[in-house]
Amino acid sequence: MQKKLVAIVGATATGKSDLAKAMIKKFNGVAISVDSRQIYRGLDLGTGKDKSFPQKMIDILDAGEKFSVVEFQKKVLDLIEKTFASGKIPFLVGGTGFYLDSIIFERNYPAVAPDENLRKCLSKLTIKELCQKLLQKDTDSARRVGKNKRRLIRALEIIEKTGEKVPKFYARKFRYPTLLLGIEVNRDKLYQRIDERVDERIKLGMIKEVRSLIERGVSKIWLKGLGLEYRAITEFLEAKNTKREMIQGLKFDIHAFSRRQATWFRQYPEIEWLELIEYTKKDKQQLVEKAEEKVHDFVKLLKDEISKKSI
RNA sequence: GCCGGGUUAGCUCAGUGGUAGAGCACAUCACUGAAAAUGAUGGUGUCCCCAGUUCGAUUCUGGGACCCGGCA
Repeated sequence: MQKKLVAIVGATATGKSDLAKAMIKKFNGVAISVDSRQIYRGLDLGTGKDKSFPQKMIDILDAGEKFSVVEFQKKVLDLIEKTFASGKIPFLVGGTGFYLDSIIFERNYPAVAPDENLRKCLSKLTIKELCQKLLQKDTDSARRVGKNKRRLIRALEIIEKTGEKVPKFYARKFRYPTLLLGIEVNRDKLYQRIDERVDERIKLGMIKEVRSLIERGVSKIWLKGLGLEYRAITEFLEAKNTKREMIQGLKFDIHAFSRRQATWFRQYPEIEWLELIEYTKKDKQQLVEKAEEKVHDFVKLLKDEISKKSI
């Protein structure tokens, strides 16, 4: 069995899950979620989790636990190998570009585990001070990192632990033959869909979900660190603003998030973009058909290559 | 009808006698163990209309329109 990978990417609310659901059915695939927030149990409405079909990498941690790309990478690479062994195709689905990179490309992250104490200590310094500190030790990475406090701290953490400069690896070598399918939706329509979805989920009890997490003892700081729904609602529950303001602010935040995702995915020239014109059953079905074609061609192409080689 | 207050960016509003700003929105970019995180960058305008004063008015004066209060 030839190793091959399909990834379904796109901004939030473009319909990745629906497409994945149809694809794994059609191709007898295994869906693997690439979503940094759906890995947590109990974060359902706020993450838009779809439990109507089997997905790996969902509900694997308790709320409040720490996680990182490296752990994600380890788990998913293992899962992928198992999937290959069973003769199936893994379908990666999700919008966390950073995590996706760790799987589709050969990436090795610096072997320096996060050190909370060191981070806490460094975060007391101002950005200016951190910049100067990094500049002294590693001008290249200082230039790359800019004024981003988190990344300044991480760079210093690596230098501190390894005693060496931050390694750079911009290699973009695919780990396996990979088909990247991207779903594209017109901006205005996407924003509209995002807004509708927020309203729907509020009605379904998204605020209650967050409240009960807090009641169960999940840290508010941790919840706010998740961003978007969990941050907005936690702050609302702390009575920082009105419900109306919270909802509008959340919608804007998700718009911005979807833009950041779009920026991320634009990095990949290999993506085969499929456009969803309208959020109608008909257009969604058409999207599924187009995607099926692409996957079909991809699988066939690989088989042809193998048979050529064996001749 | 009278008396106040207002009219400036898509929204909420600051401001100045030398044609303008903030926050949000919007747009672009970055991203090497926090990534739904964290940052960087950018454009936006008949300054309500008409006339007057002035070298020059968005700013001052007069008139008008519209909005919001209060009193009738």
